[in-house]
Amino acid sequence: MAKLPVIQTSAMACCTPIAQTPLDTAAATDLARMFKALGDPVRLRILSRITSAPDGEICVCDITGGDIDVSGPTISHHLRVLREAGLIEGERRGTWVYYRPVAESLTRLGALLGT
Amino acid sequence: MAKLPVIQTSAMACCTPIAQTPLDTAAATDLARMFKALGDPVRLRILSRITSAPDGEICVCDITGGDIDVSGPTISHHLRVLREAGLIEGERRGTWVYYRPVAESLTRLGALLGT
DNA sequence: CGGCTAGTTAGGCATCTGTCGAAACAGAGC
DNA sequence: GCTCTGTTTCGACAGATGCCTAACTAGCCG
Repeated sequence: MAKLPVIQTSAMACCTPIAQTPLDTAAATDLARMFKALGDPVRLRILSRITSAPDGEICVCDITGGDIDVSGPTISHHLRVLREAGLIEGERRGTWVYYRPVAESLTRLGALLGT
Repeated sequence: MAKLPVIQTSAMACCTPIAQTPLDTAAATDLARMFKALGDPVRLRILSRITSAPDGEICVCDITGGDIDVSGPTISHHLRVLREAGLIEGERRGTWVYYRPVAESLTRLGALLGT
């Protein structure tokens, strides 16, 4: 698992705030996948652990052993959802797997909502 | 339906970017409901219609008759999800029902993601 | 190689979600 | 009151989602 796959489509409605332009179907589908990935409390907590990590990345073992009380496989499942949504990316280094946020994706979503 | 109900919990994790503080369970649950509401292409398109309306609000009839090809009841269902997530609010005036965005909720989510 | 640890994948199950058509409800106007 | 139009609620269904246990893969060390 040297490079984990990240889904990125071309129809990424990029920088236009939602308040200015109605979304077409392709852009809406694309964005919905990212928002849906954020639409789970466990994933949101996992993501906040990743984004708030001091080194900019975090070991899966630090998530599993933390205060998020779901099983290891479930953590892995949620990491996959976040990864396939393009919100995080992961890399194996030796024994451990490290995840870090994809800043562009997060700020893009933020820009879409904010003013 | 003079005033449609809006779910608002007290544990609304407000203005702290996700990148700075790990979320606790209550805040994550609360935010996840809002993100989940955004996690559907149809809802995202409906919301973009509402937020991009020239008058700041839009009649349901303008959504139903538009290019979003789902049935009336389905539109109404999605409007309810958005409303109960606190992202929009609606009001009946005579025959028609008008919806407008709840700017604070949208900007709060945006601030959570963006820099 | 064999055993150990970290993490992912697979299978199964209960629950949630998106969609529809039909029915019920709310106003406007006759 | 009756009817027409716009909107929501109801009941049902297929498909997706979240969780678990069990099995599997990847790397490390003796």
